[in-house]
Amino acid sequence: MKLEEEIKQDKFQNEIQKLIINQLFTGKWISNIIAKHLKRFGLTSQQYNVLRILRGQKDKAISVNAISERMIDKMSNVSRLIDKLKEKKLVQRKINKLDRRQVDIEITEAGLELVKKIQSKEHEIFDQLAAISESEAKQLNNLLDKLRGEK
Amino acid sequence: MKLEEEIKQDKFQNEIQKLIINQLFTGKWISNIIAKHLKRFGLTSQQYNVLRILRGQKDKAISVNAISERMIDKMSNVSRLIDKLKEKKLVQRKINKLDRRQVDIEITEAGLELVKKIQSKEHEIFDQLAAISESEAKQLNNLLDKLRGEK
DNA sequence: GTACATTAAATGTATAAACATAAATTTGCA
DNA sequence: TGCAAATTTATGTTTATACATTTAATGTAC
Repeated sequence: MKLEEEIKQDKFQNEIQKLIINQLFTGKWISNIIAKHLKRFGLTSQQYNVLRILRGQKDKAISVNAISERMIDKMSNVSRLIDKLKEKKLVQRKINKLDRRQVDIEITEAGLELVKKIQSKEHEIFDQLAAISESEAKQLNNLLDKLRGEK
Repeated sequence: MKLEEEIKQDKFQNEIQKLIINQLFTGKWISNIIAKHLKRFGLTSQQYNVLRILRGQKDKAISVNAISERMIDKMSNVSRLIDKLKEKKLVQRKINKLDRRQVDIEITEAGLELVKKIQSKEHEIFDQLAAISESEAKQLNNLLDKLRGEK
């Protein structure tokens, strides 16, 4: 549906103004789709993001701080996020021997399996996105990067 | 900064996958900029969204339900959002005489002034967006609309 | 080596969001 | 008319988020 209909606004001052609203709206739209998908597996988007980062690390453990730098949503307290994942036995903590302030996090077998299971259903998310071609996606990616600028 | 650097991921499976992440990231990026801006005026993004909707109504009062349909983020409880705005004397409630379930909301003079004040500083938000042309913005808007599809 | 600043993670606290449910009123229809 | 279903708003409750502070360990200057 067109943005104007979605929020029942019939016009915008200019395209930049509209873009800001559109971007907020579309971001929320996608995160809702993903949140619903993940809820079936008992995870929030943030928790899943952490699991994927850990899986990307293969066997190497990674500090809490490094996780937060890699997150899409760089929120303040990854500690509590890790708590939740640990309760579900999807990750484990271990104190770094070289720097004992640092706590390294590692994904468990159960964690890896859950990510795999979720990814096998990922097409269900993609199906909810409109048919957009690879080249249009590329164009969008470039424009989004440009929007955020370089600073 | 390029998305890959922002989240320290060196490659994506494909452009669609990257687009989803990029969209989530950029949406969060913009909403953070806006949230910071509004915080100086003691408002959250949602509260400001409501005020703008009410201002768009001119003198006509509008029901709680209708507000929620017009919101960028269609959250569940506009009631409590209105509570907060009422505490700050930016809006007022009045029960609809034709349908007494319905509560009509109206923006106050103070509310209008605050919106005006915030908008006068809006360029500070725009400055944080990279220089993007009107035609690029239009292109982005079209692609975002397309991404969300028609269903 | 001690003192002070810095860093990493965890915790405290206040506010907001998500989600279900309730209360009041209106609607539709037998 | 009477009564169940639907609609509109408000509330209760649990969880998440933002932001400040704390605790512990390390780094650095003297």
